[in-house]
Amino acid sequence: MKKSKTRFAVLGILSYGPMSGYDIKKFYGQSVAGFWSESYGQIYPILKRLAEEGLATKSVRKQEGKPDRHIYAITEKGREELQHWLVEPTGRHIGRHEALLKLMFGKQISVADNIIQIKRFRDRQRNELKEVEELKERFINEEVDDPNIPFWQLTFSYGEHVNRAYIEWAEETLEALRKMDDTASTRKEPG
Amino acid sequence: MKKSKTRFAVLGILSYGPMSGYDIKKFYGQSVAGFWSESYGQIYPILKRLAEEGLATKSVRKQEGKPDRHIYAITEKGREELQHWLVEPTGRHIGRHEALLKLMFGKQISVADNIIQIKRFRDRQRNELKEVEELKERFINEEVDDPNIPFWQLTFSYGEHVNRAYIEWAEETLEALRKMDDTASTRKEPG
DNA sequence: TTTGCTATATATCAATTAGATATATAAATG
DNA sequence: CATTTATATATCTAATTGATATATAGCAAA
Repeated sequence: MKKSKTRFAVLGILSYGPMSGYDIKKFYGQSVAGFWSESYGQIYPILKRLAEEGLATKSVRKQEGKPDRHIYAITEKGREELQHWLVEPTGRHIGRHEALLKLMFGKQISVADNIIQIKRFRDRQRNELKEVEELKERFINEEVDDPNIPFWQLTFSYGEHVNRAYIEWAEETLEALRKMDDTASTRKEPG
Repeated sequence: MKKSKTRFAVLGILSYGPMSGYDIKKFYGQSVAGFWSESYGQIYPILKRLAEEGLATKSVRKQEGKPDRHIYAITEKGREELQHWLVEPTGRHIGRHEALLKLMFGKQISVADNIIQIKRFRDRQRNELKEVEELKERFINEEVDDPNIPFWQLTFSYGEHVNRAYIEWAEETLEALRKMDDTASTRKEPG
């Protein structure tokens, strides 16, 4: 049987404090977007199940004009299950990196088209690096006060290292592609 | 509607030459394991569909004692569809990095346990780096002859860059954790 | 020698994950 | 005044993962 990681991603976020499904989705779409994401399609059913299993408790806060907020809080049992998972060995991670997959078949298109793709990749990672650096600054400047900050800083540092590696690799790859004559590729440029 | 990347991962491999589902699975479990993977559960149905849609042709090679080999070859139409996909802009890639997710909740366990986890991560990436370097060497030494080699080398280089970044980050993270006193974590070590 | 592991091969299935959409309101922006 | 963005919960299809079933052969260890 496959084991859901989302279950623990949700439980983990609840360890920060009581939250709604909407809050959780927002969280995984912002600061940690570089290495994790979640969808509503999983968050809501899992919150329901966590409550059923006694790993979280649910309370409803009414709001005027807006839908009620369904707030979930982690229980002691939930925290224990989370801690158990946290010390378990972690399986190997295989990201599906579409840009790399495409490069593997680079011979099927022109060198110029390959260069366009790698440039897109580099620019995207430059943006992500900038975002991570801004995030890191924001937390250094003590605008946020949370006991989890030391660990978040480690994940920001991860984002910096990895994005820098991506960008360096992309620059080197662009150099290599520029030196590649078009005999390397199937499709020649017109002219 | 979601668009399958496996479809193009399969079509792409077939651009290298005729292959069976088993061959394709083997390929994605070896050289490119660092940034892509595929499962039988998708490969076989997709091969079937590619043949139905005229993007690949199927031929059966009988073997004694072993199951028949179902060999698929890409068609001109298939190659065109592949090329079309290759020049399309690539969506953002969000790897789900379990080790990083766990670190986010590091406050829930002891500093010592966090260190164990990061060491596991570092050691795994050291192994992967070694594997990529060996692979790269093997292709430099001309033991393999294939017109796609220049592009494969670029992906090996990617593996080197990224794994080195992972390892460097892990070393820095271990340093930071060692300096962290246990007030940072919820669970203290006994003793 | 027989048990277990690895490799060759195709195929299917359940559980998990991704991504889009439906519904409904308020606030901000142009 | 219209459009976009944010707040919120909820559901659905399609894609993906990971395990397992089936069957044969070769190899090594117990």
